[in-house]
Amino acid sequence: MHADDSAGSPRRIKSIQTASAILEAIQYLEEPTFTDICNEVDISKGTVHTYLETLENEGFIAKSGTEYQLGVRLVTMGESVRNQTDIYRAGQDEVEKLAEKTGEWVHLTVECQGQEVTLYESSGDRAIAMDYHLRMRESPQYLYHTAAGKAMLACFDRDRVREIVDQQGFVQRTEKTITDLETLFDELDQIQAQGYAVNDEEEVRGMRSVGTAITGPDATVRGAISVTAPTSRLSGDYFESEIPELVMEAANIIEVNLETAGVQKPR
Amino acid sequence: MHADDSAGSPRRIKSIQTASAILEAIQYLEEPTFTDICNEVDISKGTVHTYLETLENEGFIAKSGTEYQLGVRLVTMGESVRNQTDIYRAGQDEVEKLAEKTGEWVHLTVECQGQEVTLYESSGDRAIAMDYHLRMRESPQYLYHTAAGKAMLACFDRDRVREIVDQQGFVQRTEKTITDLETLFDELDQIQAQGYAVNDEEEVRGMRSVGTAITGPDATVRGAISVTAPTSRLSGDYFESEIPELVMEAANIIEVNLETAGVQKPR
DNA sequence: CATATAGGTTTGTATATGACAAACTCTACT
DNA sequence: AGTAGAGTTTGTCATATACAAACCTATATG
Repeated sequence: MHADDSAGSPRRIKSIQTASAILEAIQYLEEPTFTDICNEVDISKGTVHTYLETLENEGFIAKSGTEYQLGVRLVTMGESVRNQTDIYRAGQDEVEKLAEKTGEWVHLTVECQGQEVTLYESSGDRAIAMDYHLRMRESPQYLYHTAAGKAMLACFDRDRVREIVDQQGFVQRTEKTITDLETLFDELDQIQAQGYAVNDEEEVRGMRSVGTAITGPDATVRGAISVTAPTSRLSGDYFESEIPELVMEAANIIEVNLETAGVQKPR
Repeated sequence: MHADDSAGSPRRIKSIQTASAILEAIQYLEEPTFTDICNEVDISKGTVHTYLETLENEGFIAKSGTEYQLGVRLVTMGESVRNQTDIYRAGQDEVEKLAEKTGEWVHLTVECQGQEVTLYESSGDRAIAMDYHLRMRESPQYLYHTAAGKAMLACFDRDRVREIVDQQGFVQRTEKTITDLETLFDELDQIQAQGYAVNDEEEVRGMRSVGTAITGPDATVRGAISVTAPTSRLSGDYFESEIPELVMEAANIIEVNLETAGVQKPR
């Protein structure tokens, strides 16, 4: 064994990778049966069985009748992550204020493995597309699909951006989705220049958003915040300057919160 | 290997159990360093290292500087679990209504591995002890510590209750905490008779709650719902009859929601 | 009613994999 | 400069894992 993949080859626990794949399959398939999972993951039946038993035993998955689903233990763990994440604590209030002020959806997101994960969200009283936003909480998004994601990408090293995109490929959602690296790079430059990103029906037709990155000291990206609304309401000067102002202000406040929180708890 | 534990010994993937222990250690220790984790889990340094690398790679944990914490992927997974759990969808509205009606904390919980996990909660305008409730979301509770938990225990087979308690032992939180099986069994009988459970400062001094189980067809326990408030507000007739009525009514409605949801989506 | 079929579980076994120990690197402190 | 502490890498051997194939057990099918 120890089949060197060219370089020094970092060791990994294969069983964890397998378990991870199985969990992902269960999450993706939504209440799959044993055979569904087998078909998805290309591992022998017997082995899958042992994995499922173990995962169930540990509380990572639950079997109800003949169907599997992710286990309740993950709820607790997820909650724990949120509460331990600085940006969640530092940003929660601002997200709510911004949602109230605008009446629309406001998202606080972070980057994770080249994708965007929603840490917190709040819907104003005019917010639409509840179902879409529900789904969004469950599954990571491509960074180049959203305003907040692009705002984060704009802060990254361009090599890193290339790496992420190479790995994921461009998935087209609407006719306005960015589908090549050049366009993306041009837009990232522009985002950097103006300080915020917009998403003009690039992910969902009829929906626009405005987002900006939340950065820490030495320009590290901590996350992003965005406002999302239907094109009918998000247009003209409101879209081009008022909302961007509000979003950048909120990001700024969160950044300050982060800084001061760091100071108060020096360890 | 194949160290038969007496009977036919179901096979398990040891690496998953190890990984699970490491994740638990990280969650428990809150931002531990590499050595902290090693001390907690009694596995050789080298091995722990490999596990951490793998877990990080898969997004289950994240390293910030020298400290580890649970990874953002768990947030998504947790969210996914919630949305796929019937009782969450069926109960969300009722929890909010009850919180508004009473002005206090309302919890929707389920049993998981002999402990209680909060799936959803809502705080009325008079709700207190925010911090305590925040923690509660992160860590499973002992069933015999809470009203909702006892309500669920009361529905279980007494052998199962014994098994759970044997495994966990009695942890005393206040002078009123139940600390022996006999008292517990007596109370469970009473709960079964009256249809709801109360928690009278058994977990936190000055705090009472009233909870009841949410059951499915053939008397399976699906979860529980409870109202929590300071003793000063939760007393007398309000505590002994009004609130129990409201809680049982909410549980009843959720049960109906569950039934009808099941019918609509027969699969 | 017998038989087939699909969904799921168990078991024997070879071999890849994980766990250990010890060597090693790197940083921080004296 | 020297040492201690924290984290990483590597060689090695026992063993945990993954496969295949046998085995159940319900539900359809002739």
